[in-house]
Amino acid sequence: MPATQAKPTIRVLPEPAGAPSPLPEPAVDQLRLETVLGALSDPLRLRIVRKLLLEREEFDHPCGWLGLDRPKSSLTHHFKALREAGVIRQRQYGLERRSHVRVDDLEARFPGLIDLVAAWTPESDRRSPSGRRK
Amino acid sequence: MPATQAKPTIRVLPEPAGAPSPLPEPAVDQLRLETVLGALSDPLRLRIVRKLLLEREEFDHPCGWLGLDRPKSSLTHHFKALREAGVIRQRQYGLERRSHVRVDDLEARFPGLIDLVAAWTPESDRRSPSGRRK
DNA sequence: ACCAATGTACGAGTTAAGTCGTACTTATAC
DNA sequence: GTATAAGTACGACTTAACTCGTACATTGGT
Repeated sequence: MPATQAKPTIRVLPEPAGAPSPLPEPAVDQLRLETVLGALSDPLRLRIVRKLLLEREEFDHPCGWLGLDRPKSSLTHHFKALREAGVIRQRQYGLERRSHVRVDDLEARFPGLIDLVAAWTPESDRRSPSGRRK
Repeated sequence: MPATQAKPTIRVLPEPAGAPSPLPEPAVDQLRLETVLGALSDPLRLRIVRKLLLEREEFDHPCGWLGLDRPKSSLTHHFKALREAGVIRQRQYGLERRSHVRVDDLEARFPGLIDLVAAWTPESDRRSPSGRRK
């Protein structure tokens, strides 16, 4: 009975004591602006990051929590792109892989960038002419 | 909350009287964050914008002024990408097509973004993926 | 008129990125 | 043990982007 690790009942952002180590990611001083901007130039990823930013409580969120209607393999692709660009950090908790935005790191290297993402509005932010198309 | 206060007739640089009208570009309220970030996710374009930002005097700069060692058709491609994303404005002066960054427009819609570009250091592209030599 | 210079348009080849289905791994529950 | 659920890995397909050569247009000068 390995009591090594407690039941992973949701973890907080400030790195908890027994948390698994994050998946491979670039260090803070390795973050590159062009890479981060490229990772954020996709609408779906922008939506992911924004949701992680705005609706974070104090814990990380599993992949399915976001309620995205894409196949799982697509989500894996985008989460990996975000993590490898240094935008999010991911940890494995049992079956789930939970993510959160690397707010402090991004703010240290690219101050103000996170605010832009948080202020982004998914579709055109114009108050559209009530006619919803499609 | 964004946009739609007044018609933003912002003028960036002191325009010479009789200046040609700009080439087709998105209006201020049509700028999309994902598009702008995508335009800035290329190292060469980042270098172009940064140089236009830092070494601007009071006038626009022609394409060849930047001293980029790429074929002209490649430069046309990138300048067009920047203009269509709303990052730069271009005007035709005789033979030359001069460009400048839409500082006020970008600052109004994405405050702080320009500072990130200006602070970017190009030497961090060690394995420049798109910067192939010939 | 001609020529040189600035830059575009078009096209083709190449590369990267997004799309997703399927098979697989792992952890938990039964 | 089996079953289920979360997510990855891999591959194939599609789409977009980058790269550049060449041909063409325009302007200014001679």
